[in-house]
Amino acid sequence: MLAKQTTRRIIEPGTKLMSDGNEVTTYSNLLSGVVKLTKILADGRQQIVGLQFAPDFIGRPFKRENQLDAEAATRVSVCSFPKSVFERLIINSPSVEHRLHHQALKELDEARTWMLTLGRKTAAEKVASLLYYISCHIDPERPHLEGPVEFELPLTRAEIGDFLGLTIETVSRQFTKLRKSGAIEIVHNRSIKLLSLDQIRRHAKLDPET
Amino acid sequence: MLAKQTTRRIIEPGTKLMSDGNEVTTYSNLLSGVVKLTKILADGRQQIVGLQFAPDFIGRPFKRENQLDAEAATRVSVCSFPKSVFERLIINSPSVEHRLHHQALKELDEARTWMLTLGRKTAAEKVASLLYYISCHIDPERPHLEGPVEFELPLTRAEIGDFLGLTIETVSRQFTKLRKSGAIEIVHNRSIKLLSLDQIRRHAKLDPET
DNA sequence: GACCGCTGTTGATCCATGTCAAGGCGAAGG
DNA sequence: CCTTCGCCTTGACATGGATCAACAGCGGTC
Repeated sequence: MLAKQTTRRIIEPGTKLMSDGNEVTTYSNLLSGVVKLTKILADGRQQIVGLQFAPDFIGRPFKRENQLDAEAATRVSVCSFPKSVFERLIINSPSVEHRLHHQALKELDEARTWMLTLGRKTAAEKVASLLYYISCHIDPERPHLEGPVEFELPLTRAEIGDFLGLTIETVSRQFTKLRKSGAIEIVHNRSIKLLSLDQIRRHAKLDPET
Repeated sequence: MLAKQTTRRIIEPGTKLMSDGNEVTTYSNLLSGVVKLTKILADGRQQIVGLQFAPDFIGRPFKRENQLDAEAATRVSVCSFPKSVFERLIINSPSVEHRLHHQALKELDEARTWMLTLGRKTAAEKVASLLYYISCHIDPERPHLEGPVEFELPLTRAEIGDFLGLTIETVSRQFTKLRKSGAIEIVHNRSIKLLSLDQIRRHAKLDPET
């Protein structure tokens, strides 16, 4: 549908899809990879306010200007289309709006969960929470089973700090702590193995279900 | 419209409108007052993840269970209706869904702004940010002018702490600090006067516009 | 009008995390 | 092979905010 006006692109890590303060001109669907959404204070302090995984929709509907940056965290493949196409699509099809509404609510739930994490959890709990979150989203295929999970972190230590409101050093120390406690194995910097999901959940102060 | 199946109620501060883990049974529109949305960890640590002001819609569409508590922070007046009415309404009218979608996106923007505040701002900046935010929403009438604004805080010091990820004591100290710096006047505990919006914005590290 | 209980303030001390500094490791490039 | 650079780790020390403790103001209420 509307194939002519959509373009598929591969985007390298670090490339911006949207910039804070710029006019919204295109929307995208994320086909693979991870995109990070960030906010920056005038003095440079930075906060990641969300991660998007395939097959998320990227862009802020109904707004002239973006309020955040979207940047590829890994190599990413997206399908983009101009604002005009988006607007025609959504006017003609309530089911598209319904789908976007659903995603907005899902992201709202997530953002609020992160507010709890940022405001009330310790550094160790924050790192465990992020590891668990990523492990749940990184691989759309994998069912939610117990047992060890291994995956490649889509974020550097600095980005993890910017997500969790911590410094690089604190993040690094919490990784070593989790490793020494036997909850995770650091296969090689970005490549992490969660030895027991249940244990990670306990470290993250998450309920058994979540 | 549908007047028969909606009920108007006055709710006293501290009364719950929704509870985490409970099934969603009713939705409401907030007519006046302030409602706080909170999340709680198993060990009692608490985080306010949003405030709702008139005329916000309250409730999580399309979900069986609530993931947070909604509680009247002030005396509140709401107009409630059962889930079944809500579902009929939204199926028959795309414009209702559109309105809710808009609000969800607005709340998402706000939640992400709070993530930046929680993760990266200092205690003083947090308190100033909250005062500015409340001053902008507490009175739907007041235009966004400069000059002093006086209003009644809808939250106790403890609740402010739960919003900003701080303790009561730190909140209190930041109030005295802001008072001594001449940015605010504490008329009487809950009754605050912002002497200069511009100065508050600077304390909050907000851009001149926001 | 004395006694409570609740909310808020203030001071003294402590500690989790930030800051500063050094060094390790692997990849890229001469 | 050696150098450089980016990313990560570790140690020593500093500090913002938490914790603990005391007390003030201010309705209720008996």
